[in-house]
Amino acid sequence: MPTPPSPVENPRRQQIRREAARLFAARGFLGVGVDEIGRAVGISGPGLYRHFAGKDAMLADLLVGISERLLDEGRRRVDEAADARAALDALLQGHIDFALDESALITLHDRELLHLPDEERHRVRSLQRQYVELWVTVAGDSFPGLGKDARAAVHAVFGLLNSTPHSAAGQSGDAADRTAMAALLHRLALGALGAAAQAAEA
Amino acid sequence: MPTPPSPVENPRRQQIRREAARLFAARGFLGVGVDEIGRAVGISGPGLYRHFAGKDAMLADLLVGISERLLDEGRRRVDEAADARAALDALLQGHIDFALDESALITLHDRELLHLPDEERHRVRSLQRQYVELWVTVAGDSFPGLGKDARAAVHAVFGLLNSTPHSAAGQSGDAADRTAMAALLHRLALGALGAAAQAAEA
DNA sequence: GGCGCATGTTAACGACTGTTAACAGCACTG
DNA sequence: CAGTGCTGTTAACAGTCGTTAACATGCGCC
Repeated sequence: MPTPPSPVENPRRQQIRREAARLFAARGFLGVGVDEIGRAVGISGPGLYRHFAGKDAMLADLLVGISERLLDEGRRRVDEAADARAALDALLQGHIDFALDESALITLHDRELLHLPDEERHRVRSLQRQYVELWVTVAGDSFPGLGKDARAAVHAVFGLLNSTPHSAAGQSGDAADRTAMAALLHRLALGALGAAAQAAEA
Repeated sequence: MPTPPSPVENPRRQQIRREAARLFAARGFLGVGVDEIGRAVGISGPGLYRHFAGKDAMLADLLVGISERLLDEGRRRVDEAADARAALDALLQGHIDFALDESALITLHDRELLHLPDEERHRVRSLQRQYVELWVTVAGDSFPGLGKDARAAVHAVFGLLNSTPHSAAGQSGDAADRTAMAALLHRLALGALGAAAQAAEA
């Protein structure tokens, strides 16, 4: 059974991750063949099975990695924040950076979840749920007026922040564009939460 | 060549549309076989080819239909509005109703576009572009402070409004929940646009 | 009644896909 | 030098999928 080795952090594995993410985002998980992924990393087809147990395992690796990274980074930022409002700003900045820098992963994150095997899908869903709860708590503390709408509002804000792949303004490579976009997303998100909280108070 | 008949509006065609939309949203275009769609409408497999030229044609019919419906309805609402702000409210209400009532179609609308044949994909993209332009104009007139950020802000608002399938709060069937969600989305969107416009003015 | 047409059915095809088997080169170690 | 493990290759398999062909049924219309 010479299936999945993972000695340290194999650079070939990371290369496969990157190309697979790009291809999955462009044509969908089921729309990409293993031969194509192999060709993208310079080996051909079944050679990938020396690095991943299967095509499913590549997607699982990507999605679990994203979810863990978002949650870990989010918790770290909240822990380091002085108050709720600072925590919210830090969460926003972290998520926006991720959305702008890794738009392919953001796309996969909620598009290909249904193609995961049961176990990994539940794991990713659990991580996503914890990430949402983190946000709901912080958003609720920052905007007490949100009340019971906090969860739905947070979901909506995720939709807002994750819209950047559709905007196609993150790929320009222009650093000024990127920071302007980040600032705009930050304002949009805060404005949305603030308005929802304010209206609920009335 | 007994391929695509369309006498008037065949009820069977509409039934196929509905089930295909549901299945595509649940498992993805490539993840659903024609036999499965056939089974969902009570006929089996290749019988679908009496109503659609192929599987691609079903997806194309759905996506073109959505895009046309959004654009036509949006234009109608803008034309009937008294001023820019009323037009924006009407656009919001229309899009929110659509997102809440047809969450499967909203999901497909930006998820499966890449699986369309070239011609239909360009057609859908063109319709989407016109819909975005309609919003950009109305949003820019309602919030002059948006300036050059109007397009990106509109994309972000679409992401916000289209997040309802992830919220899973539209499926409850509870009419009170639905109107509450609609009102919340409306406030979130206006708050986002208002905050972006206000910050840009400073 | 017979003809045509719309709407199904089943059988079969050709292409493609994920995965495995069998084998080979190469680096490193005793 | 022999041996071992890692990484890659090509060939082949088994299954699935969209599509077509050939055939059946039933309704409406001269």
